[in-house]
Amino acid sequence: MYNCIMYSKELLKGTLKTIVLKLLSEQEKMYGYEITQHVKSATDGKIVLTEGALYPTLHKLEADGYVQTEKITYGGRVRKYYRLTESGNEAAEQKVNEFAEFVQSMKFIFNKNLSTEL
Amino acid sequence: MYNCIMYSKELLKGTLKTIVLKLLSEQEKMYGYEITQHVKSATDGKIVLTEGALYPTLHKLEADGYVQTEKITYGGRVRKYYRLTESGNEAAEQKVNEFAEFVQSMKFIFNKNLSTEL
DNA sequence: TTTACATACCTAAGAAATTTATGCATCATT
DNA sequence: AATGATGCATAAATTTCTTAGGTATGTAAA
Repeated sequence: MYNCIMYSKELLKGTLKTIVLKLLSEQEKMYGYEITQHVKSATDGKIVLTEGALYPTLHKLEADGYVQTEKITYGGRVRKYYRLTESGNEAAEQKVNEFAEFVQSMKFIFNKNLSTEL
Repeated sequence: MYNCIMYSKELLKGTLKTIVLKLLSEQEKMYGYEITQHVKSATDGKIVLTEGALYPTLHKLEADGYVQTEKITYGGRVRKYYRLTESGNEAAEQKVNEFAEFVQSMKFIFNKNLSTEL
């Protein structure tokens, strides 16, 4: 994969699982490549997920029972779709809450107006 | 050091330097232990910096020329105060902007599907 | 008085998450 | 036929942090 300019790669650390779970909680099902493209376009290229991070994360979510997979051939290529399980849905909600709380805490540290509305 | 409950330790990854620089940009000078206590109290114990992460980070900031140090004995104990340099001040501003931008990007990721769904 | 806890610094081994670098394959475009 | 986009995957190296120690002083309680 080919990297766009990302201002703060380090900040992304620890948020990948949150991003994936949240997207799956809204999309019903998505495949890996679709996730990378969605994130890239939604952030105007500011956040670019690397495949080396994304795929192992997806596999771990499956191993943990948070997602179920389904392979579908489309246009001659195989897509591996991921769909949240019930526990995956709970995990998604929890992760997003944690992130919101974290941003809130940062705001307290910074004494500044970082909006925490997600 | 003694650890409080932290909901999302992973989220802290990548933000430590940002936190330290921002605090130093507001406080003029601080010492390591003071930083840990400030963060802990400002976040109600939700974010607790570990010394094993903080001190190496402070040393790196010094090596990079972002801070200057000064040892002051107070109450029988030696405190090592850290103070931002000029380039440290610029770095602080940049880091905070990056974080704000990152949070903004997360919001876009989390909302965009709702609006682009149809 | 000695035990415990807070203050104050530090480092090193290991774990965890990610980047970087690959590899494979199909389809569309030039 | 070559390149880029689509689509999956893994492995080594790197970064960043946790865990687990170490040293030392001051203070309050048992």
